[in-house]
Amino acid sequence: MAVSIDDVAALAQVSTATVSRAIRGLPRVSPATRARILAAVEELGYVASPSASGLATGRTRTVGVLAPYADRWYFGHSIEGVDKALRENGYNLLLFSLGGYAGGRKRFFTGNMVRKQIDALVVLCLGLTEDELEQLHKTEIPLIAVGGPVAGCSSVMIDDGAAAELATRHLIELGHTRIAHMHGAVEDKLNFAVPALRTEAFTRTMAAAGLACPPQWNVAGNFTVTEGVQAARALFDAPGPKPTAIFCASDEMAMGLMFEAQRRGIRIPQDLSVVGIDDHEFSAAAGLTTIRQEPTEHGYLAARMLMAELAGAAGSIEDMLQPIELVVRGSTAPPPA
Amino acid sequence: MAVSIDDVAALAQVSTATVSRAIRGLPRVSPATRARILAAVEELGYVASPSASGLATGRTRTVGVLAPYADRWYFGHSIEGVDKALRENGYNLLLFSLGGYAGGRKRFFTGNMVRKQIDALVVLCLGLTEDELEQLHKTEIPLIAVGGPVAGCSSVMIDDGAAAELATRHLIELGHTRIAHMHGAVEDKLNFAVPALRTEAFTRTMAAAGLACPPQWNVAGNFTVTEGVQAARALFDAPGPKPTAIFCASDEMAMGLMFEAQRRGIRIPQDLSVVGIDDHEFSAAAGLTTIRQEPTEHGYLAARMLMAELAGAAGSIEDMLQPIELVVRGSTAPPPA
DNA sequence: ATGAAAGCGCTAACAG
DNA sequence: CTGTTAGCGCTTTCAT
Repeated sequence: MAVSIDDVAALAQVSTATVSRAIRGLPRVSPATRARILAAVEELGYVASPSASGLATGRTRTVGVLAPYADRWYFGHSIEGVDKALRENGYNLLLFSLGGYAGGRKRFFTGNMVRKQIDALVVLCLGLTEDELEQLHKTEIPLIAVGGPVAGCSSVMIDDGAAAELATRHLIELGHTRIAHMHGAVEDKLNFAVPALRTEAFTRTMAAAGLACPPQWNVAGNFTVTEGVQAARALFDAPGPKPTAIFCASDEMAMGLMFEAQRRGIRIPQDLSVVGIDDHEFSAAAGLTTIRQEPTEHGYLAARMLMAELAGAAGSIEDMLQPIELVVRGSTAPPPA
Repeated sequence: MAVSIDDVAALAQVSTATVSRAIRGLPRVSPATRARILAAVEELGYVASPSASGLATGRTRTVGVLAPYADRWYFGHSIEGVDKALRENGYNLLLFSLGGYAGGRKRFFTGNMVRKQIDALVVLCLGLTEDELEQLHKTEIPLIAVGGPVAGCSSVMIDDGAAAELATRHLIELGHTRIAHMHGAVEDKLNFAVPALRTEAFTRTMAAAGLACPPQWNVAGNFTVTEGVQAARALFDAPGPKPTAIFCASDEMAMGLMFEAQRRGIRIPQDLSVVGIDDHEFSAAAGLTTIRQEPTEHGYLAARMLMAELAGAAGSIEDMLQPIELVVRGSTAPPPA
């Protein structure tokens, strides 16, 4: 049942060492023997045991992906991109999802289920504590962050400040002065840096234009549609003057707001302009103006650097700031006269 | 640097065999020595090498997940569910995404990167060719399908026919007779069975009520918002009488249609009722009537069965038909008078 | 209850 | 260019 390298060696009438070289495309094997060996491999349907070669080489040809969730927009897409790069290089992807709950973290970091199991790690947009970071760096495997800054790691991400600024300026340039903000603050212990980066840039950009956003126009949506709807309710229900535009830190939240607006007869963009960040699949369909980013590409590029590093090109891992782009659609317009 | 079992044995002054037993909680170790060993483990921060134990035992404590995409609603959620169950049992999740392109399949099945690398496999809603199925079954590892039927495998899924029927009957009972259908036919070679199951049930249910859906009211949306918008355009642009309701085979497509309807001033539900399947996060926010299913739970249950099977409970893997539920929201109403 | 020793299947010098 | 020989780190009889 278990066809091993010995079987191949026997069939091809060579030593296992030669089989090993031939299979891995190493030099020092004559074309003739190589062909014979490959034929034997084919005939027997032989596949090397990863455990065995892992044990012998100390490498697993597997990279880990640590994500807070596997089922959210940014993560799903970046995982797909990572996977693509790994696939192209014959690497496997071991997924560690924290499942959104803080408890999983400890198990990951202390249990160290990781070590010896992966050759490199990509950390998806996850704030890490100093302890955790230390744990990771201690493993001495190549690391790279995607979608957010991680101390001591290179990362592939957008300039979140620039993105928020671009979105905000778009509104300002349209003539808006009463601009609200829906941010993605999270309640749990997954300390992202991203929400803060975007909010700070918003405030800064507003200030630079001599504008300010009153507290009651600053609502929290946690990056999801569902909470976007709730935040929109809070905003719309707040007493006092209404904003003419809103910058949402993600498209999902922006769409939650749009749904709620529609329910209340608030017309977009006539009564209220909305801009988001992401360019979620739904955004084009919904006509949402947004700042585009491409998480699949982020994951892909990050994994490529990892592959290069593992292939021996030390120093392949570096920071990459990824492009963003303002995509103007129907959800933004000048403020009502 | 690499602390091995020998280091632990030395520190605890026992043999490696005893260390091995102690760590894995096997009997035949006196409480005293066990404690001593565990202390040594702690002190050294020892973690067994998965490659080594894998080689020795033939088991990897890893299960594979084969998915057509990692970044689509159903898959992202079911992966999360699988991961949860694995996490609870100390198993790892190796993700194989076909990345939506047919090329990846061959590599997966022939390369057999899988064998010896995983103890079990969950196949996500993926039509497989006979060859591929044979390849899989040949590996002799436990298999289970999630989200769709796979010949020769048990599966965790909803009754797609019942779901489509429930949705269709809801429209019929509201009094609709001119009902359109947006199905999820796929153009590529990933031959799902699901779209056909839903469409057949729709047609059957219509027929049972003495109704029929003319060809031009039968459009293809490929399960995505984007194509849902396009399909909606085709439907709305078609000459002749208009339907008063539409059954979309997924919420994403349904929302694509709703966005397009809104753009054209077609009011929902006054002019057109819409029902979908899934209960996507966006659906509650958008007020879409739908048939709820819970992919996270599907993945979780499937992985649990796998865990039981691997734990020695042969026969743990069986078909599970998961519940569905009609969730009535604002997108459906009686037809205009 | 514990230890000695023989692998698990592959790779990596080192010879030749 | 090819074979020999040790391991890689852990598990597992089989003794003791």
